[in-house]
Formats: sequence, C-alpha cells, structure tokens
Amino acid sequence: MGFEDICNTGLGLGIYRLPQTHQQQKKKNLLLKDDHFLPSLSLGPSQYILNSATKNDAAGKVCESTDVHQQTSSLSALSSFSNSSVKKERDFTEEEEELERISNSRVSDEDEEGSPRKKLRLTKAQFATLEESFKEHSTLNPKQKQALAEKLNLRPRQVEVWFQNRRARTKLKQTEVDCEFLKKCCESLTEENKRLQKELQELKSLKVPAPVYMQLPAATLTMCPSCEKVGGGGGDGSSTSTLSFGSNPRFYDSLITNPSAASC
DNA sequence: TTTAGCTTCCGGATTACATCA
DNA sequence: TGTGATGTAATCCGGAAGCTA
Repeated sequence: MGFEDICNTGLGLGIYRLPQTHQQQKKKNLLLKDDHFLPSLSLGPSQYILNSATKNDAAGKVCESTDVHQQTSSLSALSSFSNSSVKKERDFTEEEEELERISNSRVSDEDEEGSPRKKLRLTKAQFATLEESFKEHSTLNPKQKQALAEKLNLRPRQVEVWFQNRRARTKLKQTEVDCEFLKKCCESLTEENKRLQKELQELKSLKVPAPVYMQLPAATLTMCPSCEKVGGGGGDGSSTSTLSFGSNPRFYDSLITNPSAASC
C-alpha cells in the first residue's frame, strides 16, 4: 500500500473561474492578465452566475450616443447632487449651459474644469431601483441604461458608473467568501491528513498476520474500487466469493466530491 | 481580404467626497 | 468640534471588440 493510497481521502478542493460575461470570457481567454483564477466553490449563485450579460450590439451603441444627446431631464439630475452650494452661485443661463455640457459629456469623465468633484448620494428609492435592476441583469444595454436614467432622474453615465461599481463590489464580496471557504477546506484537509498519517503509523506498527483472503494468489482476487467488494478470479461475474466492507465513511466522502467514484 | 483609425464598453485601480462613530 | 474609518460615486487608464473607410 503506497502513501498515495493512504492520502486518497476523497476530499476535493477545486478552483475554477467564475462564470463571466460573454465579453469577459472572450477577453480572459485571450489574455490571462489580471485576476487569473477566481475560486468558485458553489457557495451559491454569484451575480456573475445569475446574470449572463450580453454584449451590446452596434445598433445599441449608436442608440446610446444619440440618446445621451437627447436627454433633457438634467434639471432634476442636477438636483440630485447633495452639494448644491456651488450651483447656487450660477444664474439660469449658466445652468442651461451646464445642461448642454452634461448632455454632451458621454465620452469624457472630466468634471468641469476648476470645480471640485461633486459627489452624488443616491436616494433610497434610487438605490432600490438600481438594485432591483441589477438583480435582473448585472450589465445594461444602452436602452436599459437610458430608461433607468430617465426613471431615476440621473444621467446615463451615472447609471453606468453605478453598475460598474456594483459589479466590482459583487466580485470583491464573492472573492472574500471564496477565500473564507478555501481556508476552511484547507484546515479540514490538514486535519484529515494528520489523521491519516497517524492511521498509517498505527498500521505499520501492527504485526498481525495478513487476513486469509490476502494469502490467496493475487491473480485470483479483484476488488471493485467503487463498491469495494472483493471477487474471486477467473473473470466470472457470477462468482460467489464476494466480501463486503460495509459502510466506509471515506468512500461516501469521495462520492460527494467525486461522483464518478460511484461507477459500480 | 486585410488593415488602420475610431468609438464604445468594461474592469481594475485609484481618488475624493460624505457620513458616522 | 476635530478626526480617523468607512462606503461609494467618480475618474483614470488600458484592453477588447465592433464598425467603417
């Protein structure tokens, strides 16, 4: 009996990639650059599993750029900024100019020059709506983005940013959960390893004679690796010389993580 | 058919602001 | 009231993909 046999605990520890969006998948397949292997241990559906996103089509892109130009709800959008002290200093014409600027500002992330970055605080209702939408799909096509923006009185860009940040938070959280799970698995395997080492030592130190069946010529004995029944040689499936080992917890363990073990 | 340029989207990292203890 | 911690909106940057001339 080799050490490998002893160590075959049947416990498995797998690391897979998280299911990713179509674009991510393509991207990572081509270039394994950053987050390499994310452990996914089936702790429950992550957002990435729940939400299979589709790549925006070209028509959608055109739609977005035109929609952004058409957006006119920016008065209320501006009002959603909690810090309005700067705005109060402007007259209405300036406001109109800013609305124009905002409506044309898809590409640039730049804030208006010189002014401090203003930070939007979403209202509870806005947050709830965004969350609801995120549950349905973690990425937005341009039409959905525009609709959501109009519904929430936000700029499409803000909705887009919120979804980007939300995806990042989800991924981070999932990574933390996976890490925790892997840690526990590692501890469990270490314990199992210790136990088996101890068992091995005990077996080695035993000076008992081999069981009767072990004194038979090896060619006459076969053991099914799955059901652990020992059958007589001769290739006759109807052999009556079977020996059951009864319940074997390790075997059941192996079934959990290695269903193929149940091939018998 | 190939290719370069452009646009858009996304993820990751980071910054900056708002809030709270 | 000042301050550090925390959450998160916003920004920056680079890569990928699609479209077009």
